[in-house]
Amino acid sequence: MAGTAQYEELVRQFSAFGAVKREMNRIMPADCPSGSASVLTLLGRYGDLRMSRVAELLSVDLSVTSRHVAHLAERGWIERSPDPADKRSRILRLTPAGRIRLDELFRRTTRLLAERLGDWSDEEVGHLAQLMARLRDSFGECRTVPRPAPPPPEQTTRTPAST
Amino acid sequence: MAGTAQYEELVRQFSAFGAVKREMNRIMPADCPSGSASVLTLLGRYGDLRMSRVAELLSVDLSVTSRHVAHLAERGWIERSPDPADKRSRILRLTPAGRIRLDELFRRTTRLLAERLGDWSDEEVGHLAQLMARLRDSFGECRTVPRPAPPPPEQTTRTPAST
DNA sequence: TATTGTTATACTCTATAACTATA
DNA sequence: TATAGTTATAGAGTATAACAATA
Repeated sequence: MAGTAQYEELVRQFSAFGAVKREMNRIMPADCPSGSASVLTLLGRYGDLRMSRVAELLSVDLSVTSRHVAHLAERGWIERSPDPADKRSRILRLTPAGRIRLDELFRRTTRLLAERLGDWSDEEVGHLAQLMARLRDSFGECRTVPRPAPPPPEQTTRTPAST
Repeated sequence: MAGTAQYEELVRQFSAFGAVKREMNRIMPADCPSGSASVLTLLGRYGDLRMSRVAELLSVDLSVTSRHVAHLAERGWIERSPDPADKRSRILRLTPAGRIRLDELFRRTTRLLAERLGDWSDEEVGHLAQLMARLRDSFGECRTVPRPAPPPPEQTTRTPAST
């Protein structure tokens, strides 16, 4: 249990993080802003997903997901197929063009991080990622959905649709 | 120097951080959204500041700062006095009402963090704050200076003046 | 001519609410 | 009645560009 002075410092760092995020956004191509990119990333990692699952993983409203997904589908980067098990649902899947796009985005972000974090040790990067993951868990528990349902850390390139 | 797999994981965590930020924003009072609050926080920490200095510390454009500052000044939380040394500048200062407001905001954020991070150790909180501070430094170094794209070294003729 | 700050405009992300179609 | 998804609307944050005043 930490003291208020530490919390204050943490809040300051949270606020300062905005600058990092903006710089990440700036390197995104105009036709694939960060919101859409995050959906693409999720599909690349977890395989086929339903809209509602994407919204849950991103911790955003379903309406937000819907917009980003429509954006991606218009450009042919993802495909929305009806779910045979539930006709209300739609299954999202990366297309080959989407995977190419995703790889390209990945190269951009990796290059930027390599530039900026060139003097960070492997351990430091891992530690930051780990603490931020825990932070998200600590915040997510009460907000997202009753079940965080941690996805298996498998190879995820071709995970078959759950269900 | 970390590998691309670690960078990929870090990018994912950066994206997930949005959920934390949104929850922090949600607890802000309607008349003092996060953008304005960050200006207030800066003044509480550093004392009197010039507009341009605030913009620099927040890593946002001066026009953005101008809007947030106007918002705060309208509500009597800060005061803009002319800088006697440079009549173009304005010095920002927290008013007593502004300090009260700031304390109240501080209580809100502290309470939220105490709820969410109740099971974090003092050391973990400190470590996260430290790593995020370093992250900001790593990103900030190349950005604070407002010319990412160096203009042509020549300046004898003014090409863009066409109309 | 360069810098400080203001304002107008536009774009992205987000949530809420109303709506359709399924369950 | 409840859930999955779409769409319209509104609010916040930000950047760019044009502008005013001063250095």
